[in-house]
Amino acid sequence: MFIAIDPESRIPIYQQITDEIRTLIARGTLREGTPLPTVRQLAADLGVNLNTIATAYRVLQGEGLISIRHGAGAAVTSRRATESNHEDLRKSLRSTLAQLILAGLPRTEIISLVAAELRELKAK
Amino acid sequence: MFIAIDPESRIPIYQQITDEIRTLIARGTLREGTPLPTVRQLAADLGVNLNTIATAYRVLQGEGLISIRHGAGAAVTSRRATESNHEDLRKSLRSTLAQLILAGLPRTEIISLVAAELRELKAK
Amino acid sequence: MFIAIDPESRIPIYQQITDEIRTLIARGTLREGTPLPTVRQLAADLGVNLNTIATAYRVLQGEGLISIRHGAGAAVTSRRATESNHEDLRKSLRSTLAQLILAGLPRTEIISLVAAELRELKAK
Amino acid sequence: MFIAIDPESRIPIYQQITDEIRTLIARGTLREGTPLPTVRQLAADLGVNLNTIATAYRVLQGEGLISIRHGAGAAVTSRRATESNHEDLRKSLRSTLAQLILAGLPRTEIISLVAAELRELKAK
DNA sequence: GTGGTCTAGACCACG
DNA sequence: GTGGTCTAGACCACC
Repeated sequence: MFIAIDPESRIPIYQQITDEIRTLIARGTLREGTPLPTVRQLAADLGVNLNTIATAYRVLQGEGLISIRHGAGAAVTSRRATESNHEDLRKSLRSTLAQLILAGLPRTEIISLVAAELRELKAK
Repeated sequence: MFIAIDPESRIPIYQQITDEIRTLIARGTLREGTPLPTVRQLAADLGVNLNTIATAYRVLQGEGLISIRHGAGAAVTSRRATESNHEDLRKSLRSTLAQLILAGLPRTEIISLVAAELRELKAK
Repeated sequence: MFIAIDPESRIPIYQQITDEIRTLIARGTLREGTPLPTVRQLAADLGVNLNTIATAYRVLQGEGLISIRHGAGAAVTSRRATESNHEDLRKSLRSTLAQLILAGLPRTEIISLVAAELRELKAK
Repeated sequence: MFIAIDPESRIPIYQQITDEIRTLIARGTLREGTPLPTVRQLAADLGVNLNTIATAYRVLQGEGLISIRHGAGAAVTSRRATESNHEDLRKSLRSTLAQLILAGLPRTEIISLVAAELRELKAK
């Protein structure tokens, strides 16, 4: 599991973890059935609190991306997230793009950026 | 000012407001020099507390997008946000794109979505 | 009157004005008896509200630095301010020096800075 | 934490607190990694509202001097403030020195004062 | 009139 | 238990 977190970031640690794992699943790096590290293991690896990992796993479970079997660890179940709020995702996309524009990036560069990221992801 | 907020959202209200205003500036709807509604006015319009708006304005001021003058209201100053962490923005973009993929959207549709949003924004 | 103000500054305009005039008096540029511009005149020159200038003059009058004669303008009365809170001044000095240190300026450079400013001022 | 505030002062309480903490950091009394009191703790100690402390901490965080981690308290991160406006600092210094001169302090005494304060600060 | 600060108290999010 | 956000309401500072 190649996960990097930044404890200093304003983004909650548990969310950094869900973001990373979600991306790994979307990229196909983590396939259906792949077992995830145990909560204890990952907590030790990342040097964070057990509850933090537990929260992250619970979120991913809620999205239907992983299944947690009591006493038997967690594993990737599917690449289909539950109907994440499309509207929320669009808002998030819109806000990020606006910030990139305000940061001075020309439109062409933003499109390249999006294309590059999409190349890493395995579309259905 | 056409701002819509969702009090039920998990995103803080003040942040929803900064997101909306940032987008309006990036779109050119709010131009340099355009005065913003007074804190009290916007608070009344949106049905939220005055301090919530004040917080939102202070954030935007910190980003250099608006200027607040005591006793004289606030106005848009620039279309350039401060050096927002490009790395953070990229992470945000990556995460959103991954979620769109996992939501089942085909790559072409995502690209259309991005293009549509970019069309609304006035690149520098 | 060579006064420059910055309407964008976080420091209140009236205080920028008192700071400037106080410095001009301490430097001897404005001597005892020198008439100050009328409130109207200075307000027009600086492009600010009449009340702002009036407030600034009132503060300086409170410190005993200028005298305001109704209908006859204001003039410098003395170079001795009333017992400004020495403790407050020391706190202000301490805070500013701390910020200069945190800004990375070496001690020697700060001393040069202080010496340079003092050279401009006419000690009693 | 030896912080003294004056509720009667015209300087906002949260700013008195940032000034004090900034000075403690510049003096080396608070070193990198040193944990700050919790928001609640300091609020109780100083007899002010919790939000007032939170505001002060947020300002210091914005300057890069401390790091706040949700659910895990705050700690000193660095002795370098962000590029504080050198020009603003110089103006502040100039104004304070002018007031000291007008208060009647001879130049030599002011220099001693500055030297004394600098001696307390640990230059980089 | 404007924004700035502060309080008291509540509830939520995070680790 | 930590910090984050929000409210309602007050008072002050500024223009």
